[in-house]
Amino acid sequence: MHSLRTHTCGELRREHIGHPVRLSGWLHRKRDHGNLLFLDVRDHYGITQCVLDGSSPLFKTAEALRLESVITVAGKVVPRAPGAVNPRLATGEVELPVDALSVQSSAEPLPLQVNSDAEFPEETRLRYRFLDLRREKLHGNIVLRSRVIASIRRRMIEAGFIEFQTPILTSSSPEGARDYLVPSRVHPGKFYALPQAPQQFKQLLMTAGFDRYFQIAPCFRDEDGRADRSPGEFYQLDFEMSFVTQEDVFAAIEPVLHGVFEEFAGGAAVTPAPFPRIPFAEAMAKYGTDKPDLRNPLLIADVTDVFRDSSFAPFATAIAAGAVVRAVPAPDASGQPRSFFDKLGQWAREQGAPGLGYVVLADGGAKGPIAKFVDADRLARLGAATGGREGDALFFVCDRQPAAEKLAGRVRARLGEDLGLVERNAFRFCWVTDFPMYELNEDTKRIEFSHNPFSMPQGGLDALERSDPLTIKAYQYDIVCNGVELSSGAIRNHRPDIMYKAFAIAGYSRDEVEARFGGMLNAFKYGAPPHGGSAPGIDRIVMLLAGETNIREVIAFPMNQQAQDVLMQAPGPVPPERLKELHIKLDLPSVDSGRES
RNA sequence: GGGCUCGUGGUGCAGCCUGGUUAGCACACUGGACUGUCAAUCCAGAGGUCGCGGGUUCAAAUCCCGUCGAGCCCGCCA
Repeated sequence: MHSLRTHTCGELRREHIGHPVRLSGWLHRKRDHGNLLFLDVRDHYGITQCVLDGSSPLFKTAEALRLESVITVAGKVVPRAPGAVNPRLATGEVELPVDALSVQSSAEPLPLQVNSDAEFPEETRLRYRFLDLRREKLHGNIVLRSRVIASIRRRMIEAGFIEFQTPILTSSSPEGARDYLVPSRVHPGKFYALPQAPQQFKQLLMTAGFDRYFQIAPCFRDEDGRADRSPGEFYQLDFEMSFVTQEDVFAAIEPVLHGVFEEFAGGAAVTPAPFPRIPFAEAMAKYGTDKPDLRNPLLIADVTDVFRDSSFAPFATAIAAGAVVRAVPAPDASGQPRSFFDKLGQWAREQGAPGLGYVVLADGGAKGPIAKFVDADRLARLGAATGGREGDALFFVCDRQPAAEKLAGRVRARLGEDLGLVERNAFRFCWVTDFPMYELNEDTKRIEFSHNPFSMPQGGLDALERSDPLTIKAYQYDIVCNGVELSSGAIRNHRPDIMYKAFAIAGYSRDEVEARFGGMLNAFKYGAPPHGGSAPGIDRIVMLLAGETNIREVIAFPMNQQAQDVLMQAPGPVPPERLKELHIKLDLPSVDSGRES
C-alpha cells in the first residue's frame, strides 16, 4: 500500500466499502464527543469523514491535533448508518474508521480560519496567502483560472493561432505607462524594461510571416492599482493576425470569447457572435462611457435643443456658452419618494456637478422643480427624444460635452442599479470601435495619441495630410463585457511613411521615431503585412466568470494596492555590493516623511 | 500627489455621536464533560497599553490635532 495515500479525500464511495485505504490531507474540522471523534480530512479533491472511538489507542493523539495539521490515516472504508449520511459531501455515504494515524506536519493556531468563509483583513489574507488559498472560494477561483486559460489555449490553437514566448527583459517603450526597469550589470547606466505588453514583438512576428500569433502574456506596468487592476503585473490573451481587416479580427476572437464564457458562465446568458459594434462617439453619447454595460437598458438622450432658449436660465445660458444637455430616463420613477430624487441630487453634487435637474412625467404633464420651465411643446420633444413615458422621470445633466457625457454615464449606471434594471446572470459583450486617433491635451494644448500610436488611421496617409487631426479616427477598438474593458486592439500601422506622418502630428520628429522604435520601423521597411489584433485581459475574464469584483480574488499571489508583496516581502532592499555591481548609487528622498523600507 | 472610509484580544464585530462601572459578543485557543456528529453541543479559563504621538478634561476607546497603516476612488493606466 502506498505510504501516503491510496485515494484522494474526494474519492471514496459506496463501492469502496470494505477496501483498506490510506488518505493524507489537512485536518479540516474536528467534532469531539469525548468517546467518539470525527476528523474531516481535506485535500484538493474533497473531504472525507474519519472516525475514532475511545477504545482506540490513537484517540488521545487525534483529539489533540490542531486544525490544518497534515495527517495520514488508514483504515477500512465502512458505510454510514442511513441517518448519518451527509448528502452535502461527495464522500458522504461512507467514512473511514482510523486504524493508523501519523502526523506529517502539525499546525500552529491559525491567523485565519481555513474552514470558514468569514472575512479576514486584506493584509492578513495576503501575508498568509498559502492559508487563504486553501479556503474553498479562493482555491476554486485559482482552479477556474487554470481551466479558463487551458480552454483559451485550446480554442486559440484550434483556430490556427501559434503560441509564442517573447522576451521579458526588453527595451523601454516610449509611450504609455511607467516601465519597470532592470539595471544591466554588463552595461553600466543602461536598463532593460519589462514589457508593458509584447506589442512590438508580436508585430515583428507578423513581419516574420507567422500569420497568427498568440501568447498568454505577462505584462508589467508601474501604475497604481484599482479593484479591477492589479498593480505591477497582469496577463493578457495577446493575439495578432496578418492580412486582416478589423472585421476579420472580430470574427476570429468572438467565438473564442463566446465559447469560453459559455463554458464557464454556469448557465448565464452570453452575447452570441457577432457582438454589437458601437462607435466610440455613440458609446459616449448613449452610454456616457467608452465601456458601456449593456446589461443596463437605459439610454442617454441629447436634449440640448429642447432647452436651448428655454426659460430655464441655468441651462439656456450654459447652452449659449457651448454646453450640452443630456437626459437619462428613469422608468416608472414617478412613484419614488422625494428622498429618491434628493439623494440622487446630493450624490451628483458629490460627483462635482452643480446638481441634477429632473422632471417627472405624471398626470399628462411634467412635475418637479424645473417642470414649470418646460412648456407643452418642449415636453413633447423631451418625450420624443428620450422615449420617456407617463410615470417615468427624466434626469438632466448640463455641462460641456465631455463632462456632461461622463456624468450622464454615471447617472445611467446609478439609476440602472438603484431601480434594479440591470440584467442578472448575463455576460453582455460589445465592441467599441472608431476611437479618435488623437486628442487634445487640455493642459499642454498639444495633440497627443489618444490610444495606441501604432494604430492605422482611418483614411491612411491621405487623412493625416488633409484632415483636422482631432477628427481622424483610428482602426482602434475595445472589447467590453458588462462594463469591464477586457482589451483594446487595433489594425496596426505597417507603413513607415504613414507612421512618420502620424508621429509628426503628435510632435515627434523623424529622428525621434527612429530612435524610439528603430527595431520595428526598420522591420517594416522590408515587407510588412497588413496586420492587427487585440489582447483581452485574462485576469478580468476570470474575475467576471468567478463573479468577483476584485482582481486579487483570481490571482494566486497578488500584490497589495501599494504594489508590495507582503508574503515574499517585495520590493526589498539589496546589499550594497549588489548595487555596486550594478553601478547604482541610491539617492533616497529625505526621511522626514517617516516612511521606512 | 489628492479625496473618502476604516483601524478595539489571534480573527470578525459592538461600544465612540451623547467622555464616567471590571471595554461586551461570536469564532479560534487552553482545560473539563459528553459514543453518531458533520458550523457537534455544554461548562470553565486565558488572551486587550482600544494603530501610534500629542492636546482638551478631574476623567479619553469615546472629543480635537498630527501621524502611520489598510481598502475604495480620482489622477495615472500607449
